[in-house]
Formats: sequence, structure tokens, C-alpha cells
Amino acid sequence: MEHIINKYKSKGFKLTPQRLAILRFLEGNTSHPTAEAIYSEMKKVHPTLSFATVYNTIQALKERGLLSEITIDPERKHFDPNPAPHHHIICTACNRIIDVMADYSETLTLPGDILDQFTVTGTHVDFFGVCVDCRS
Amino acid sequence: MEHIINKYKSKGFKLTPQRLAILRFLEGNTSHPTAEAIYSEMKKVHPTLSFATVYNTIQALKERGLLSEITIDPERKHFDPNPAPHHHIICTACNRIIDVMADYSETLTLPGDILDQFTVTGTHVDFFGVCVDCRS
DNA sequence: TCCAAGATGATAAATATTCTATTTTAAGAG
DNA sequence: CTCTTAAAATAGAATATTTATCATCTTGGA
Repeated sequence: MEHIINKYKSKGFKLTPQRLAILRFLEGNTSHPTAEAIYSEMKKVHPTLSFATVYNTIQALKERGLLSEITIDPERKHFDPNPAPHHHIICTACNRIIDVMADYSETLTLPGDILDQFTVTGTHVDFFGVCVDCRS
Repeated sequence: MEHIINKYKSKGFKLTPQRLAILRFLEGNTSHPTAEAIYSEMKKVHPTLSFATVYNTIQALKERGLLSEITIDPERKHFDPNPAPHHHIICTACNRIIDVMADYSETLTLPGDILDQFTVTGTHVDFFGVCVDCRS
């Protein structure tokens, strides 16, 4: 846990117990939690935690490029603490989101007329499907 | 305009003036409006229109596969009346969304472990960039 | 140990969307 | 053309999500 403290202190985070709990929860987390999921999980450890603190921490992480918003689920935003570029697949039945670790950057070329209009800064692929658990 | 009436009647739509105005506004519309944009545009023609009617019509169109939700903009949902599969690029400065008419279906192959877990039903590519107007 | 910047938490507010109940209307039957 | 009924429209309340405000408290460096 020491390395987490150093990691975020070096990024300019002031580390309070609440914030540290959130950072530890997110570290290496591949469950793509919603703000609500983070909040209710943290409530167990810090019952006085407020939603504002969750959103503040999310905001601080986003500003430093350590967390990204996932919009694949139209119902609500999910968050992903993995800064490595990757994609996602969502089960349209249970809304579970799984990482898709593949690099499509070479194949996703834009039509010429759009290349003239835009300077591209990023790409993200959303896959939709039904997972084995929901197929039965 | 006759063909719009027939098109939607044959799909089981009860055509009220408000609904018809929304359908005409969306027909061939590539501006990817938000619910708010549809509402304020329709207000000009039907001042008594309520937001519920906008959402009801959106819902009815979605159920019939004639409208899809676009989640590329984390701020709000946009809607696209083009049922043909395609992708989008958003300007991260002005939030303008443009269609990307390209077929990547051959190149977007999933890693084997995910193919075992999911039956894929669809794919959508989000491109992020800055448009010429915002670059200056 | 002290201080200032920044974080917390309660609350209010803004935004987006859905729901409820009532009134109105479209469209087919007769 | 009128009647009937299912569906749609409306207003407004309700819910959910996210942001803002502000007084209080805490972290971390001087």
C-alpha cells in the first residue's frame, strides 16, 4: 500500500483517508464501477463519505489522465482506472462490461473527407453482445 | 411528406401533429440532436409540446429500430435516425458529431477468450478529435 | 507546531429522464 | 359521418445523476 501513497502523492494528490480508500478500491479494478458503485462500496469503510467526495476524486483522477469515463452503457457512466488504451464489450442483458485488450489503431482509418475536417486524438470501440451467463 | 405518413403508419405509429413534426424533423437529419434540441426545435411549431412527448416518440422509434442512441458524448445522449450501421467522430471542443460511413466489421475481431464469453451483436467505433473550426 | 491550500460533507441546485394521472385525439368499425 | 377505444399528449411530480456552494476540517510543508 505504500506504493499507492507515493504514486498519488507524486501526482499532487493530498491524501485523506476517504480518498485513499477510493484510490485503493480503483487500483487495478477491472469491474468498471459507476459512481454509485464506488460510493456504496466506500460507505462500508467510511460511513460518513459523501457523494461529493466520490465525484471530486473522480474529477481529480480524470484531470491527471488516471481515470477514464466509459460511455458504452447508455444507462449510466462507468469508470475505468486503466490508463492503457483499450476497448470494451458490454452484455446488453446484464450490463457487465469487460475489457477488450486489442489494438485496432492500424485498421481504423477514417474516410478522406473526415481526415480533412478533424485532427484525430483518440479512438474507442464499443462491442455489444450477450454473455454466457445471460444466454441460458 | 405523404411518404413519411405512410412509412410510419405502416410501422404502427398513430400520427398526431406533434409526432409527425418530430418525425419530419428527424427524417434524414444528420445533426445528431439531443432530446433537448428536438424539444426546443419542435416548440417553435408546437408551443404546447411537452418533453414527455419527445421522449415517448424517441422511445417508440427506438423500439422499432428506427432511431439509435449515441453515447459518444459523455455530457448527454444524442440520437441518430439513420438505421444504417455506421460510426461517429466527435469534436471534443464543440461537441459536434459527424457520421463516419465506413465498414470496419472485417477488421474488428475480438480476442479468442472474449469470443468464448460473448455472442457479439454489434459494434460501434467512437472517434475523438478536434474539428477545423475549433483548431484555430 | 503552525498555516495555507486543498479536501470533506451537508445541502442545494442543475440537468436529464421517467412516471402518473388526466385529458385529448387518431383511426377504424359500423 | 359518428362512435368507440386504444393510444398519445399534457402538466407536473418524481427520480437519478452530477455539479456547485460553503462552512468546517485535515494534510503536508514551512
